[in-house]
Amino acid sequence: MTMARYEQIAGDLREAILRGEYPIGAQLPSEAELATRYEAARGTIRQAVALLASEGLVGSRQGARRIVLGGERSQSFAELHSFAQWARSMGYRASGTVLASRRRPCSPSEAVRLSVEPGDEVLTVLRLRRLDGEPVLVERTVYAGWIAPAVEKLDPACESVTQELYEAVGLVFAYGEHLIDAVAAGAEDARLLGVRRGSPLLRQRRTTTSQEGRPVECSDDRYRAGSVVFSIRNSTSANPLVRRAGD
Amino acid sequence: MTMARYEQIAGDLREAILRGEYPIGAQLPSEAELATRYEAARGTIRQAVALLASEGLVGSRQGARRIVLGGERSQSFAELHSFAQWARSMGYRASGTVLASRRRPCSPSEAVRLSVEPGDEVLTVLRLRRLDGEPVLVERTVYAGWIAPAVEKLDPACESVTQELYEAVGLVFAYGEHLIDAVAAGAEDARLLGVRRGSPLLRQRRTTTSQEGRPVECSDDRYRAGSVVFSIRNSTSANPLVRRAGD
DNA sequence: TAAGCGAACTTGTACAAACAAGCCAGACCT
DNA sequence: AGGTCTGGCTTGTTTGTACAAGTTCGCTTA
Repeated sequence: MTMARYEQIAGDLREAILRGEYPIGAQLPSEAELATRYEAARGTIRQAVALLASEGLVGSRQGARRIVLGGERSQSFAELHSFAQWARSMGYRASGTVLASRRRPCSPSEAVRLSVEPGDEVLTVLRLRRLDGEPVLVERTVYAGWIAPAVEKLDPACESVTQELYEAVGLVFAYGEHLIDAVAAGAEDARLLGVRRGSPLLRQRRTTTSQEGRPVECSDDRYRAGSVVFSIRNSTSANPLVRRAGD
Repeated sequence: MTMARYEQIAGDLREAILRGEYPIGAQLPSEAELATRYEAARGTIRQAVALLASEGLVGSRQGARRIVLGGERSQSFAELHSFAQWARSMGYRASGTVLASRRRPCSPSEAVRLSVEPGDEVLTVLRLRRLDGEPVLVERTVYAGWIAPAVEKLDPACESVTQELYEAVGLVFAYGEHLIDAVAAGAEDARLLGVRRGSPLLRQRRTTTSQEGRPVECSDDRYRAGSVVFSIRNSTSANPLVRRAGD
């Protein structure tokens, strides 16, 4: 596993920041100095610090030294996407169960989100996920028809759907869009999560896309309040977070 | 207002995508072709498309043409940060009222978040925000002591705190960290928002920092369910969204 | 003393060149 | 017909150079 030079340098600086060598508010060495230290061109150094900036770890303004903004490890796309991988990296034990799985023609809105023809067959799956045995998340996922056979072959108690799909058919989840809001627990949500009906849930509706840009699944995930928090860093130069009006 | 060449090119391509010239799933022209068309170096083109990629508009893999992922305008940092500016750009009429405002020594946890000494004086403000007259958001903000005088001078019915602070003291919000989850409405929340106690609210806890990296404010914002949704685009190469375990 | 100026430093933008690595389609072979 | 392979295309990485633009800080000057 060989990494690009700028990724190595970024990793080195990230560690130094997390280690406290450059505390929050402190200045990073200048690009020129880093270039000397790492024996790399300035362009390479710029790529490295740009990576850290995109993680929200450092900030910069023209003319002034770069400053350290935060100190906290950022997750990979895989860790965010895969509940199991995330749980494992956090030291939790994740489990899950498929409660229902069936094929049906898709609705017009699903057709748009999955870029398929209205009425095309899709696969809907209802999963309950647990952290250390505690039910935490209800997942209602709609898979595009072309991936349905691979999904149906999975073990119902399969831990990481993401990983199994990669190993089975080489599918890689590469892009995602997420809509986050709060909803009241419905009857089914309440029963599965063991909370009262109407109690608050954190809802994440997501659409995931393969490397080739083909939508694979869209999902309505509901977390029991207090079980997870989403965290986003942004800045004037990198603002991935958008606020939108509700339905 | 002169823009960098790569920003002009990015803007041009963004418009073309939003106009439907490059529909979702289509391929973008190659870097070489764009370089010829815009009479720019390949590096400049790469900066332009990197900008679009960071917005989640296009995706790329080594060896294959870039593909169009999404079509939708992304907001500026200011639009996300300032409730009033966001509302205006969406065509809503925003109003707000300061319900309480007082100075007090900060708690240990606030001291950490604002990078001040424990016990230093801070300013807490309780605001109710409305969209088209409907109460939508309860804001509980803690301002660092050094900015408190400027905040206290503001009109209690002031629409855009962000804009007023910029005009008054030249303060620019530049970096932010956001924690998003769901909570049940407390007694005060319920009364102010006109919902039942215990009903779901979308909570956004944020810390905002100035250009120089100095924390300015941290805030606990609670939206009535259904009024707003947060949206995030991410990918394997740019993942600003992080899932964390709840308290 | 305080305002103003300027020089040195630092990041931002742009161009050019070269090679590496991955993708794709058409040609070729079995 | 179907699989394989290769050559051309496209994006990724790295170096080097030059200038533009903003910040910082010490020095000069009123």
